[in-house]
Amino acid sequence: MSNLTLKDIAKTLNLSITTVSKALKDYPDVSAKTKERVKAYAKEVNFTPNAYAAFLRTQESKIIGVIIPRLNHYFFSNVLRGIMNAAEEHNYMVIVLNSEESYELEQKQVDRLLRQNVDGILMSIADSTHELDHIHKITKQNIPLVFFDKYSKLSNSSSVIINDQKAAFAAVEHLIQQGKKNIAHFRGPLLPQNSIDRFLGYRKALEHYGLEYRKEWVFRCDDISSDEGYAYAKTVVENHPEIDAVFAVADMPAIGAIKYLNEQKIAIPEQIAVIGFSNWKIASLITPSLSTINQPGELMGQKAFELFYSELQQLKKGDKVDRQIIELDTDLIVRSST
Amino acid sequence: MSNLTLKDIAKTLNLSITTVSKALKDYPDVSAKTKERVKAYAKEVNFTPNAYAAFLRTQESKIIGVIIPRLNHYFFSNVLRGIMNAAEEHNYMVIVLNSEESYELEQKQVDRLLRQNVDGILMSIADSTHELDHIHKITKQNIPLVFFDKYSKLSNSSSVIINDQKAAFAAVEHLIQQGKKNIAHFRGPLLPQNSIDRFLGYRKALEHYGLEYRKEWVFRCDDISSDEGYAYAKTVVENHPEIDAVFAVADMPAIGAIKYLNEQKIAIPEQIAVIGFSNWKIASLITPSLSTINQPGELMGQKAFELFYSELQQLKKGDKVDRQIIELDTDLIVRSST
DNA sequence: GTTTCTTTCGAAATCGTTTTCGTGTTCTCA
DNA sequence: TGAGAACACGAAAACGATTTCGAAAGAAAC
Repeated sequence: MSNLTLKDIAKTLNLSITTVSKALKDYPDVSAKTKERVKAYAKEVNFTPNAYAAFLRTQESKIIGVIIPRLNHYFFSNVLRGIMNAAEEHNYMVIVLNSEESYELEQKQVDRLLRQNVDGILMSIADSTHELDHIHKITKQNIPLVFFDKYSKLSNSSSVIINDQKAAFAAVEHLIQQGKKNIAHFRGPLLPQNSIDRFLGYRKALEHYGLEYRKEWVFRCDDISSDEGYAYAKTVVENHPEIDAVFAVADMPAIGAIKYLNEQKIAIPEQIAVIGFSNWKIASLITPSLSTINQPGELMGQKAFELFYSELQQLKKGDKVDRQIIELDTDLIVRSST
Repeated sequence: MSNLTLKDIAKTLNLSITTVSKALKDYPDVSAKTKERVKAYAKEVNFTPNAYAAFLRTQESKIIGVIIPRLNHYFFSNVLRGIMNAAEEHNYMVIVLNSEESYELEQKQVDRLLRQNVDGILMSIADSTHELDHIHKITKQNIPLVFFDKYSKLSNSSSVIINDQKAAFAAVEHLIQQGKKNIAHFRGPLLPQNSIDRFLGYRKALEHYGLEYRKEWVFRCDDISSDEGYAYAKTVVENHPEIDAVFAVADMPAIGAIKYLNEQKIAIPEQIAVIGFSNWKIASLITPSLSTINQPGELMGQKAFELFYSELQQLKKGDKVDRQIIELDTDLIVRSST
């Protein structure tokens, strides 16, 4: 009942292992008749070649590794789904690893994937990653590497990203168009590029509309958590009564802020408007529902796999790989919080 | 720069491949001196044995497969995290597949994992699964199988579950103790065991406290979505004004209900109390915060891996495997919605 | 009828590791 | 001193697929 092999098939069909293997892979030096005979029987007994044995010759594992910074994260779950669906179509398996936003763990996970001989690595960089030695280790081994969402400007690897600066600009612009003048920003950590870009988009929008940038209106959410949003909302209300809107780096801090404002019975958006970033499921469910920027997670995952796949094909052909950066569109979702 | 092999090491140390292999695995018939020499050099050049070649001999892939019904699902993400952490400790890789609550896809994913020669399969059954042929295929191949959360009473495989009936009873009991008398139930689909058990817990609580069970107060959420909760809350308010509390099969429908009640400015919990099930992150963030039953997701994942691991050890020793069912404790989380 | 070319198949090497079984060397002890 | 045990090492056969190369047989060409 256990898995059968080429040898078994060869024996029952009175052929050599070679011929069976070739027949299944449509080699030209096998007669049409035997090909059919072999294929029919293989299908009948549901034969599938042993992936590990095949690897030894071909050096292709048909497995890709994915490293994401957080597992229970709505956006990354969607990316993962996009990756997996695309991978399935090309008969690839996916090993998912978690960096927990930690540089050290990210290094370890890269090592594990390389030891596993994955055919490629798709990853989103951890917030605390400040060096790229582990990244170079991947590219030196000539293994396709694709970043998604959080990438590094210092590595010239293929990436699928959004234009965080533009999207942040749109969010803040929307607040301004609603008549808000004193807009706070709950920004993300210092290192990751998207956190920087969203901050820059915020500044640029203020500047563009002639509003003053005040650095005491910027609050840093190192964990991008609802708790931080809650705490900063309290600070805003208690110490900065002039603030009339908040642009948060992500939905979680925004939701934390809304929770506090609700508790204090502060009118949203009349007294303080709130806009988030990412369009998590929860954003549409809270009261008031949260305006935000939609990021196409599943599409991002799909594109990331496709980039990997095309790089792999180029490598196999011996062509020079051309690394691309795909920028996906975002849209502003206006709900009740603004 | 690519991965080096036993042969390379043997050559530089003037030893045979055999001795190197044995030295690294602490065979008794290698002198302490050579062992040290080999190990030192192996560490120096950062040697790791090729997993695929090893598989061919040992038939151990050091990979387990996990099938979950939904990817962007807070609870399952936590289970996954528990599994992955435990797996990492034992040097196992994890391949995650998604059944999307579909029986057909679940079958396909099982096939894929079997073809990949995983050392074990951990899964949570899809809502629509009504036959167990694919499950029997796993056990027939003598591959350890562990269910978590959603299991099948018809399969005697190891499982890590909670006592859904007891937990549901506690939730409804809590509503009754708050003075509620007309309690509706937004139940889950018909097939999955946990949906059935939560329904039974609901009935048992009513019975125990002498409240009448009325089947027109039970509403079925086939997708366990917030939209269904929203729609049924509307039905409740419009057609069943006597209902003063809702016990939902999961947090999502509960949150949908709260959204509708908020919109209608119906006082929660005074007019209608709502309690969910699972303790998703979002439950603590909405207004009013949602009372619910906490499920220990990460612990469940960890226990599931441990069950797999002990089954595997028993199989390797040739012992008879004893299949266990681990029942984890839940707790009632009381928040503002009740 | 001999040569040449196709067509069709199979032997064997290879991937890198594990493990069985020998073999040669040293040591122990009568 | 010689027999047996203990010790250290290596040759070789797996595991299952892929692929190169050669060979047999029939077809085609002269």
